[in-house]
Amino acid sequence: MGAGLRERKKSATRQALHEAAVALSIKHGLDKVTVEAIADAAEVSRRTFSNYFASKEEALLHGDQLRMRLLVDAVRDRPAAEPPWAALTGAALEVQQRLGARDPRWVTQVRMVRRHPALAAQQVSTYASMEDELTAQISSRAPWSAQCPVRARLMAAAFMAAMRVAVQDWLDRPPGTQLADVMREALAEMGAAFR
Amino acid sequence: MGAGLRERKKSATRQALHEAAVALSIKHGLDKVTVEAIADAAEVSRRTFSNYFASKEEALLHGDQLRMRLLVDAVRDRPAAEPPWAALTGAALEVQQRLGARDPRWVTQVRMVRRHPALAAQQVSTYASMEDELTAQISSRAPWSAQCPVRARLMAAAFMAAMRVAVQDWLDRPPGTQLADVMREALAEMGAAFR
DNA sequence: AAAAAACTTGCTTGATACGCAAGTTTGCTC
DNA sequence: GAGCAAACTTGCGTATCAAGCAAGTTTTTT
Repeated sequence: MGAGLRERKKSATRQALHEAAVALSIKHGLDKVTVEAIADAAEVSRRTFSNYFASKEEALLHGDQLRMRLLVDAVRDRPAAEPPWAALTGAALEVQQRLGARDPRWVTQVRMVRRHPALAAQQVSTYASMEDELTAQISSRAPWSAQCPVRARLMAAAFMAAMRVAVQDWLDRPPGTQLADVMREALAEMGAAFR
Repeated sequence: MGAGLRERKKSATRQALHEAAVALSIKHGLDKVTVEAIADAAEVSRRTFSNYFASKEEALLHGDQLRMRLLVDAVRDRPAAEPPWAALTGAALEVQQRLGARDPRWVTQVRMVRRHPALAAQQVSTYASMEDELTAQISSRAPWSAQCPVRARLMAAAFMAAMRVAVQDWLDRPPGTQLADVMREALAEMGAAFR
């Protein structure tokens, strides 16, 4: 690991807080969990929690944050010749396949987001900052981005919206339905605007 | 004003709190304003504020909430024969034209949303509940909504995203640019997916 | 090994939401 | 128009939370 001990300890602490938040929320329900309880479970002080996350919602959705970062990186690694929407779709499916089925707690988290408006709000905040990065990625691929800069942002917003709808819809599908299939479908429909 | 005195007083109080929140936020900046100050300015107790709004952010964005309600109603009042996306676009432009240029404080509010993540999060919460109503409206217009229920939700999400991007983009345009024009443009691009 | 930088922690302050139980206003009926 | 019930306002108390500050500790750097 290139990073020093300090950096490793920091991400360990952050991860521990995140996992404590997830575990406690699953066990007792989000609103029965206090920041103090999370800090205790992660073996740090209440104050240290605040050094890492601004709220328990943020701690809970740290996983989503990482997931989104992976997605942005995946888009970056797509072949440069690929048109923007295809790159977005490809990256999304790739990331989904890589760690989609491997984390059973993620589904629980997603369900929680639907029941708690505070979580949804938090989620959108993190998504919003990703939107800027995605917009930049799209611009660098699209020949038309010089003439119409708003188009790239529009595409990023549409992509995020389609992803969100796909995940939410998937929760109501019969068990066994592949999220990747629902995503592919939603992205294809939305993508009609950008081809 | 068919409602009784009680109802009228309630919306007067709500409006007074909202306007106090806007005025104080413009004057001192959002984070220098406390709920107590807002309540004082509106001549009600600190506790009463909490009976109306869950936070100062919610009070501040009450105008947006009303605006969105108008939009949903405008969609409802569109000719039944009009296809969904055309109804959405028409309603948006209609509402924009009706009260767009008339409220100078609204622009200040929108700029504030961009600077304060807490406001953005709040805004998304209110938008999310509108998305459900818009989805219902769309479904009732679309012949295909029976086969593909997710498509209506996708359209609603795309519509909201396009509106949001249009407003944000408009803020960076040279002064004098008509918001309606930017909106029309964004909605047209996005709409390509749904025709 | 010593100096510097970064991190943790307890303490404190300022704010906030919300339950509860009065007191007050409004709506409705006779 | 008198009175009752429901709805609303208010003050109080409790629990929760973010953030500044300063002292102590760990890691990095020189």
